[in-house]
Amino acid sequence: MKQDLAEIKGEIFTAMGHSNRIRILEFLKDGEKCACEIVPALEIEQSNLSRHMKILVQAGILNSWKEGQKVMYEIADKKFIKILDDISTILKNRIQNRMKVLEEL
Amino acid sequence: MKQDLAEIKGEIFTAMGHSNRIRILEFLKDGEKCACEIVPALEIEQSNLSRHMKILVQAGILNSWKEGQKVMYEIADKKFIKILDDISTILKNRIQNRMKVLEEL
DNA sequence: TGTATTTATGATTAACTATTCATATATTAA
DNA sequence: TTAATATATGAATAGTTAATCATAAATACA
Repeated sequence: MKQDLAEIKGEIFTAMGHSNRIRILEFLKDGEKCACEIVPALEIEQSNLSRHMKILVQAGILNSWKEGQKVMYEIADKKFIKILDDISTILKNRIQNRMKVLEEL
Repeated sequence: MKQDLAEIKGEIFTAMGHSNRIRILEFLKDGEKCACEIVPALEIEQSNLSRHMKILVQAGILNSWKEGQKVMYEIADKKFIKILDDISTILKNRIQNRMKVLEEL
């Protein structure tokens, strides 16, 4: 199981590489939530959510702990939020640049 | 083909979710390169590299253009480099935090 | 023109991923 | 103890991804 840095980085991006996992991370931006809050909010089937959460925890993107019968989740590092915001900016710029091209016609 | 933002973001992270594609992006950090430079530098089989490059271009992470018989590639937005650097920082911090825990024993 | 160089792609195969349903496990509350 | 709530997981299935080999296509070069 010898892993170089590129492999670990790849695993982090793979874990972020799903629309529902993006939605989950954005839902967790402003603080910890339990799975039971995420299921109805994002309309993801319970067993499916459980597996998505496992992927995010295993990649070290989320911390999780138990509170009674609930399992709580939070984003493990604020830099993940920054990365999500940067991706939003990249997409915004893409759209703006396409608009500029259209205006020049 | 109705796509919301989370889906597009997911596609970008999926495109970055492979160790060889991370290596390719890091190799392109300091400027444009042709495929024929990447193949020997990263020791990726030519047809395999061609497919990895296609994935990165289709996700909008790389720009590509032809120069004679060569195909050139460059990172489409400096923010992708920033994201890669942020991931490196996250991993560095992870290791440091683990060290701290050990020191406290 | 024929040859070398560079890149892309069809076909195949193996491995991995996501989803669902049913059910198990753990915790709390009655 | 029984029921309700919250979460995890085995099994099945469909779909996707990565890698490889052989070969095609495009360009440059002698």
